[in-house]
Amino acid sequence: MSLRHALLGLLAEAPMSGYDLTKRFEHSLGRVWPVRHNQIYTELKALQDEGLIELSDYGPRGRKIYAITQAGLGEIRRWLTEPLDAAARSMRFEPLLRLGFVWILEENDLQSVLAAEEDHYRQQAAWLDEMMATLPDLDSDGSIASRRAVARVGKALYGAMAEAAAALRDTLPSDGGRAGPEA
Amino acid sequence: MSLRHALLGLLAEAPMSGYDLTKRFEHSLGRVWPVRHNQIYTELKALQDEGLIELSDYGPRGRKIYAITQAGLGEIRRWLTEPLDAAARSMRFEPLLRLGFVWILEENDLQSVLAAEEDHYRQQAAWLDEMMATLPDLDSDGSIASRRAVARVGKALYGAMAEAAAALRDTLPSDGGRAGPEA
DNA sequence: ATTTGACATGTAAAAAAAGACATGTCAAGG
DNA sequence: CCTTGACATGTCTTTTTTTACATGTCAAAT
Repeated sequence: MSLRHALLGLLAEAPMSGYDLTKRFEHSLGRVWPVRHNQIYTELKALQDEGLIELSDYGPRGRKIYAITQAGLGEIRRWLTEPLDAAARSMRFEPLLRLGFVWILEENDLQSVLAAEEDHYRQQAAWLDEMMATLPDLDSDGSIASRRAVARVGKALYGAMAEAAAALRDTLPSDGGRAGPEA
Repeated sequence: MSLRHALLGLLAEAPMSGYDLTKRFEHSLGRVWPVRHNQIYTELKALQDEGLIELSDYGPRGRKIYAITQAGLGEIRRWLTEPLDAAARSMRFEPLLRLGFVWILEENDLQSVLAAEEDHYRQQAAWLDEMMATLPDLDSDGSIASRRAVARVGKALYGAMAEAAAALRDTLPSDGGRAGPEA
């Protein structure tokens, strides 16, 4: 259950509302740990009951601002230093899973799928570049440095996905796996 | 629910048992899509009920060999060509999530966590090299080429994780985010 | 005035995944 | 002969995630 730790992590940066947290997941964090808004509101309540966060303020339109508590800080630090076992280290990434099975397709579909994948990940890599460019360059802020590091890993991954799709395009046999490209 | 497609994909390569499938997940596929043995047995039954796979043979110790059907092949081809939306493209990767929050730690923990992460991912990258070396070099087999492509992506990711951890080690402020390393 | 659309928070039910438990087979070594 | 350990398949319960439903606020444009 990393959801609670992701929430604690964001709240460690600054107090914010469920809505703010939802937005953060929607446009960046969700690529690494997808979460829906209802899950967030449910978990915020649980976190509050356990005393890891507290309701620190109200805003317009029923807005509720939560802040992390000392106990919450302790808990996220515990999680950050906890050794991860093989299960926790595993990633869940459908596009890569799919790439491992593309050889099942016959020529036409294979080429169009791989072309689409390459294209998609080149765009994603470019998008990450833009997004990194918008990050302020304060090295006094650890959270920015960490975000940058995560973005760089993402860029490496997207780049590798694009490269892999491109490479498979001319490596894979043309008939669904029963013969080589040519002599 | 990519589980069923992962199973269909493996069975597209060759008929095998739930146990065989479990082993495949344990030592490679599980890094991209983690699955437990009970989930596999449950899904095999469902897949059989839907006519996507069939019981093709029995083996020693109650072993049951499943083979993919034409309907199953159709279904996995459909899945492989289906456009993926943003949700399906998202990855779930706790170690990277964690990396994004390490700045919360104070100096000592920070350094030891980052050192451990770098070390871990250097080892993982090395392990992938070994594993790629054991893959036969038949380019007549599309499934091998696809596996190789997936492994290359994995290597890029592991390498990037190690680099990111290393870079953060000397980028991150030494006091939990309230000052730069020095002038 | 009213409609549109972003803001904002929730509940309930269904599906998927994780964790714990349970059972039996067969080969090799002591 | 008996024990150990890999082989092999399952069920049951709980937790987590997804999907669908539900309600209300406030600002800006028509």
